[in-house]
Amino acid sequence: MSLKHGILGLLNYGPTTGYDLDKTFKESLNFFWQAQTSQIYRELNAMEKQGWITSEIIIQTDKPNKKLYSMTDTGRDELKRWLTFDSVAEDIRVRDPFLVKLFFSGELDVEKNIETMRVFQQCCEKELAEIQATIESCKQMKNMGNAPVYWGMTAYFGRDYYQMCISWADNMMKEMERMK
Amino acid sequence: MSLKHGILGLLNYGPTTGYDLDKTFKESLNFFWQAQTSQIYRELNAMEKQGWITSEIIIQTDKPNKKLYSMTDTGRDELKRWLTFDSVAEDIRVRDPFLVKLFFSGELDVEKNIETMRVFQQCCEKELAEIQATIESCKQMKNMGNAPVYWGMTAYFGRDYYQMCISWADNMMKEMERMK
DNA sequence: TGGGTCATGTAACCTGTTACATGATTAG
DNA sequence: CTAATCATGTAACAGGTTACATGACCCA
Repeated sequence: MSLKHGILGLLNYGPTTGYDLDKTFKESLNFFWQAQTSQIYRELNAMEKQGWITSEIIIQTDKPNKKLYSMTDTGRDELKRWLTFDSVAEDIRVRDPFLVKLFFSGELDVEKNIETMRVFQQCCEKELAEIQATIESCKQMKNMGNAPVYWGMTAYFGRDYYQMCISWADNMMKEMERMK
Repeated sequence: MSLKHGILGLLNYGPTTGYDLDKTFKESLNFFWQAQTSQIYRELNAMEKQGWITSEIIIQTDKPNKKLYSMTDTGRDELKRWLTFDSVAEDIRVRDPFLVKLFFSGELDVEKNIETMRVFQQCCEKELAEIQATIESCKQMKNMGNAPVYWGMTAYFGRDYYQMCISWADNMMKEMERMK
């Protein structure tokens, strides 16, 4: 149960619409949690039924009407409860289809696998470049209180992760070269 | 669609039962892909309907009867297709509830967050120790052909990943100490 | 006599993915 | 004129999680 809480966390910064929530989500949390637009709308409905949020329809003449969501006190309590509740042990896990494929790659020939590893590495380099930009923008917000510091920490994780992937891929390519 | 393919990959090493598949899965792929027992049985049914596998009932007198699954030619083709098909770009992504929490941890006080980070680090150290053992057992199988080399590569990934997590956590704890 | 292993699952529910639908305004 | 942006979703399906059910054998 993380998407609901991710949404709560964003609503904690102030009321928004599903549309804006979706954009904000994709700009911030997307590096470590992905959600489809349709899923966000579904969760918003469920959360309103649960009483964590309320909505208000804003009538607009120039643009389509919108639904502004706000967090309730129940919602704020739930966010706090989730943040405080210690579940680190269950939370850490790797889930990576690329590694599943690699595990079975003995079926293919080494040349092909080296090539795939190179593509993987290039993807990581691209991701790394994006993350570097995120880190820079977090640094610029240092004066805005504590929150941006924590945003920055998740970005550092991304940087370290992709750097690790790149050097691991290097080593694995060397190992495969020796298998030829 | 990765669990079906994970199962196919394991069945490629020879016919097995759902029960043994479940155990093997949890001993090997579990580091980077998790599956419930019930899910494995469900997928086996679906795969049989799709014609990727066939089953044969083995009658046992001392133990409950079992269902032995074997891969069909269609299944073997599907495994090859999946392995060859290049989807690295879609496959790489981080999905980590711990980072979602961290992102919103500005809501909590620094002391608490340092403590949580330390717990995270300890969990990683435990995982790392397990992975080291896996690496050793992969090294012992070096003479068994190519497959164990690839198993080893996934284990190296695990090692590098948890080492990265541990040093990242160190840096983040230092950063939080400065915030006190 | 109680717990562990062997061996099979079903049912209900929750979450994630993909595709589709509508309709207005605005900028190039 | 066409594409993008604003703003809302629904429907169907796939995949993941949790809880429950059965029953025999073996070992301490």
